[in-house]
Order: sequence, then structure tokens, then C-alpha cells
Amino acid sequence: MNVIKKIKSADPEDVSAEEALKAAMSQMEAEIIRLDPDKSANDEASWQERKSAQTRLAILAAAVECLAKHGYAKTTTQQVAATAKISRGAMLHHYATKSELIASVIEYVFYRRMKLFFGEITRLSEERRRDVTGGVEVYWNWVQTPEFDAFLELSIASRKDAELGEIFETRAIELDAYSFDQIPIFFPEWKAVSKETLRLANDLIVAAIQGLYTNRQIITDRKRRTAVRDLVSKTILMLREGEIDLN
Amino acid sequence: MNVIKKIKSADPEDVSAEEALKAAMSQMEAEIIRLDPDKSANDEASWQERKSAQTRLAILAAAVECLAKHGYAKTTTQQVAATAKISRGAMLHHYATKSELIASVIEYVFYRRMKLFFGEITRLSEERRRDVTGGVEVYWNWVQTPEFDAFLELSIASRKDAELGEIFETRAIELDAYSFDQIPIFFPEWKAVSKETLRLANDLIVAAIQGLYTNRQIITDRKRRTAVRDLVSKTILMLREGEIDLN
DNA sequence: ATAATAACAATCAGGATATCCTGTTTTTAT
DNA sequence: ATAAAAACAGGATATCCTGATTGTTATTAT
Repeated sequence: MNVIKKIKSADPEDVSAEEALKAAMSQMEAEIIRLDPDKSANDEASWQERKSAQTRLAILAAAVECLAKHGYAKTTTQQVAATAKISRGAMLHHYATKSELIASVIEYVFYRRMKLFFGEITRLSEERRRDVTGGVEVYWNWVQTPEFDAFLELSIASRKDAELGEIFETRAIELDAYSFDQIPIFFPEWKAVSKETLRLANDLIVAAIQGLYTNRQIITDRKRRTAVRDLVSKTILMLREGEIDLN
Repeated sequence: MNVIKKIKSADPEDVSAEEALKAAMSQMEAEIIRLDPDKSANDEASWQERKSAQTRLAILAAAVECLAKHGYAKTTTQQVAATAKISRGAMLHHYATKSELIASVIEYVFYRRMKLFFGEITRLSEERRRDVTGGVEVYWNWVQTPEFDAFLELSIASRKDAELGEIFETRAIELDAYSFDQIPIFFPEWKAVSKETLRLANDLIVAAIQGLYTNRQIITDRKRRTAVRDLVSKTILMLREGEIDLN
């Protein structure tokens, strides 16, 4: 997994928690920059490079907007071009085929989701990071975004397309592994817990929160949704404290 | 909610559990017959009625197959007609427009899901019905079907289409309410539990199991999926036994 | 028996969509 | 300064899909 580069600090005892956190955050920012489709922002790029990156970003953002708003089935290249306020020719210049565009959109959506995850996790105060409900809240907020809606659309579309499926799956596993590795760094209470238990806790949150969101048409009552999230939080807490007898 | 007709027995004390179960099962079968798109199977129908119902069923089944196999975006009326082995003219005779077809497919899918739910729930032995893992198993099996894949496709497509959205939502809430009402009948241990707690347990299972299934590309390891289901089972058990402190 | 109706079958027209292709303008390299 | 290349713009086309139309055969009602 090339995404996950361990922090170089020798021992957790040596560095303070604060320093480790800062190191993790700067490393995460570096990772985000690495995935940034607009490489031109940093380097001293030529005019053409900057212009190209700019329109490509506009196209990708427009595609996400279309996917989130109209769904995959109704998203056409013309729609995207119109939303990005460029001509179909310009669109074709940057992305020769539709699947080429979609492939790039997949990469872009994962980049955006990574960035949003970073935003959510750093928004939490240290106190909230010691509270399990903080973790569940991160995932719940993470899911209520246009990027996640686009992600969902691409997810189901990729499942029926071998080519896109491979790209999507690769990025999905990558992002899952990455966000998983951030947990013990940002949520210190989990450092003592075994990898398997942490994995289980993460899987439950991911599945339950995503299922809760996608079932929002059926589970319409806000109280019911809150109750489920609270229950998940309590389960996770008990799991962490070893109060649940596994196997 | 016209779907849910309470059993006419006056008091649970009066009738034995066995009788109540049988009554519930026959009532459920009646409900399934009521939703059956092929009304002609029972009545002494004319040749034309039977023929018509037969091809309509073939079309609906073909549509489900196409949705599950190729996804909503790639499902065309031509595909469906070809899969059903009928001409496009015949297709158009029965379903004048595509949205008319899709609307019927939605109804059909919910009918099929209801039937599958009934199949799963009656397959459980009485012993397994007293075990929470039995309940979780029912939902897990319920989700691993072509019908559920078609349901998912229709679910996301309906979210972006006002007309279909209304049909879908109505049926979804109906099915949810119906399956919810079956729980205390088939799972006797839940009779003593409050409606709110039962609702919460049901919501957690629905969300977690559905999320687990839709994330199967990411949570690829069978062990991880089993672990999540076991954890959900344990949570539900503790919830039922009042071992979890709510609010 | 016959008219009406239903269940198809087979084309056709119209529209949408992805891709191609030919220009035009602007930037960059030499 | 000039050639090459990149960043567009927009019309043309081929394909696919939906829905309409017409025709044919089987059945039902009277």
C-alpha cells in the first residue's frame, strides 16, 4: 500500500502526543497534495499547464455536481460540459472518451473524499476525539456531502463496468486502508486496542452509517436515525472497553 | 396503512403460539397473493387474460434480470424485450412507455422481496427464531439476491426522478412497516420489548446489513463480514435484554 | 358467423448522445 | 519572427433508444 507511509518517529514514548498529531496531519496534507489532480498549483507551471489544469478541475467538479444532482444514468458529457461552462470541443480535448472522463472523476472523487475526511477529523477538538460519538459523527458528516452522493453513483455504476470497477475498487480499498490507519493517530483511546477489534469497529461504523444514510428515505424520522447512531456509538464504546465477548 | 391488517384473534393468551403463527403465515400468504401481479393464476381467467399476465410477468422478470445484471443506466426497453424473448411491439402493447414499465417493475420487485422475506422467515426453525443471529441471518440472506440488486438500482434511480420516487418511497415504507410488524409474530422473544426498542433494533439491522452488503467490494474478507454480523447480533441481543442503557 | 377486441410483429420517425472532424485563437519553442 | 503545439469552438455524423404506426393472427362476444 503505497499510500500509507508510517511516521518516521522511532517510539511513541519519545515524541509527545501533540507532536505525533502534528506530524500525522502534515503527512496527511502531503498525501492530499500527492493526490491533487491540479499539480500545477505548486510548481512554477507554464501558462498552458495552469490553464489546462484549471479547466480539467472545472470539468471534474461539474461532473461531481451532475452526478450528485441528476445521478449517473442522466449524466451526459454535454451536461457536464454545459455545467463547466465550456464547449463540447474543449471537453473532448481534455477527455477523449466518456469512460476516460469517468475514470478521472473517480480519482477526483476519492481525492475530494480524502480531503473532506481530513477536514472532518481535524475539526474535532481533542476532547471530542476521546469520545466515541465524535468518531461516529465524523463518519456521519462525511456521508452527507455531494461528494459522497457522487461516490455512491460511481460505486453502483462501477459495479457493472469491468474497466471502471477496477479503478474504483483500487481507490476504495486505498481510501479505506488510509482512513483506517488514521484512527489510532487521531483517536488516542484506540491505541491499546487490537488491530482486529479496531477493524471490526471501523467496519461496523462504515456499514451502519452508510446504510443509515442510504435508507434515509425509509428511516425518515430524525429521532430514529439519531437513535441508531447512538446505539452504534455505545456498541463501539463497549467494544473498545472489552465489554463485549467476541466469538 | 392498508397492508397491515391485524390478526383478528382477541387476545394472545387465548390462542396458542402455534395457532397464532399459522394465522400470521396464512395472512402473509394472503397478502402476497394480493400483491401478486398475476391475478389470473387463481381466478378462472380467460385465455387472453392468462396469456397477458404470463407475458407481463416474463417482461417484469426480464427487467429485474437486466437491472441486476447491467444496472439501471444500461437497462433499455430493447434489452428487456430481448431478454423476455418477445418483440418490441409486444412490449409496447403491455407497457406503453418506459416509465410505465419501470413503475410496474418497482411494484413487482417489492412483491418479490416480500415473497422472499416470507420464504426466509418461514425457513427458520422455531429454535433459530428464538436466537437473534437467526434474525440477522434472515436480513443477510434477504439482501443477497438479484431482487435486492434490482431494488438497489431502482432505489438510486428513483431518488433522481420525482415520479418514480413517489412510487418507490410509498412501497418502501409499506414493505418496511409490514416486515417490521411481522417481527413480534415470528420472533416471540421480542413481544415483551417496547415498540421503540424493537424499531431501533430493526433499524440497526437494516442499516448495518445493507451497508455491509453494499460495501462488499471494500470489506472483501469473509471473516470481517461475519464479525460485523456477529457484533450486530450481540448488540441486538443486549438491546433486547435491556443491557444497553439508552439515552 | 361475424364483428370487435386483444396479443402480438415489424417498421419508421424523431430525438438524444457520444464521437469525429475541421477550423480558430493563443501560447511556446527556436 | 515563425513554426509547432496546445486550448479551445462548433458543426457533422453514426448509433442507439424511445415511442408511434401499421399490419397480422388468435380470441371472444353477440
